[in-house]
Amino acid sequence: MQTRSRARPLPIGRLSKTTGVNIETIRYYERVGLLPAPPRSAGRHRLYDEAHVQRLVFIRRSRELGFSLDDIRALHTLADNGNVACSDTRDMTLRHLADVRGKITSLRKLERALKAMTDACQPDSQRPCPILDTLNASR
Amino acid sequence: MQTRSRARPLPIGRLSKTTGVNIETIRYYERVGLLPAPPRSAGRHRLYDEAHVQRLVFIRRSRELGFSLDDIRALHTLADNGNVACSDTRDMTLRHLADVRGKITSLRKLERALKAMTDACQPDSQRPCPILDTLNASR
DNA sequence: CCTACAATCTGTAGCCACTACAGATGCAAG
DNA sequence: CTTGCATCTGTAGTGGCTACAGATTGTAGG
Repeated sequence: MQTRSRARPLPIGRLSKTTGVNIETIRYYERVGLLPAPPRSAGRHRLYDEAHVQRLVFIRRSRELGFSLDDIRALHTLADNGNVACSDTRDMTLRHLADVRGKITSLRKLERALKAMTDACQPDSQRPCPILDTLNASR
Repeated sequence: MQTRSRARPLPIGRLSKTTGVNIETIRYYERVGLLPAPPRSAGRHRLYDEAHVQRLVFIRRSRELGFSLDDIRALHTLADNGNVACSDTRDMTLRHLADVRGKITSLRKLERALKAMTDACQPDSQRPCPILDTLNASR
């Protein structure tokens, strides 16, 4: 949709700024095969185009949603096959959602336990610290 | 409180079973200075006593509550100073509680976003996959 | 006492998803 | 042409383990 300018390529610093992904992280994604290796300048500097920007934004969004790099690789494969794979995408997301819910549940348990401990703790009393007590109890 | 038996020392496998902590993990804790190095047999096998059991149970409980190894080191220091440090213990726990709550909050955001995506996804429709759409959107 | 076999030993490398250097180049503005 | 920032490669570190390999030790049965 660019009006003029034959979309001249971005060096890594610009890509980093436009996508909000750290330079080191971009190179890391390339190393682990998540972002395709771009062409290089005469002096071996990476030169990215609009497709790389798209890909990297996709990766960043997915990471923000807690998908693993392996998940993202799978999503890329699905995306490249067109929306045929929509139900697979949905399945992946549902699995991930279940995972997130599991984490929430266990963090809530943690929260309750920690709150009970701090509630029981009255630093000025003469009794032994209930927090240390709890930590010593085997269950 | 043992009635008889001069509490003969446990080899690492027994310690592992009684505390529920992996053998490799026990050795790891020793390496990073979390569990004191026990005396050894003539053949360099580790021999643990009741104090080690206590310490390791403390560590396990703390890990179950999500404390980092650094946190646990600090808790040990506090515990060794007696209950004078009760307010410090409480502060640490409160900080950790705040941390846990923060994690819960961001996981809940994640949960909502993922749910919205899967709800929007109707695999049989002809529209492009809304999940892939969301992932491509920069915000 | 000898023989199996289990337990333990040390040291190293791998996991995930980055992050942080060091030291060598490249590039672009003035 | 110089200056100074950007980028390059390669390596090592993070946390909290886990998983080996290959050597040694401990122990129970015969």
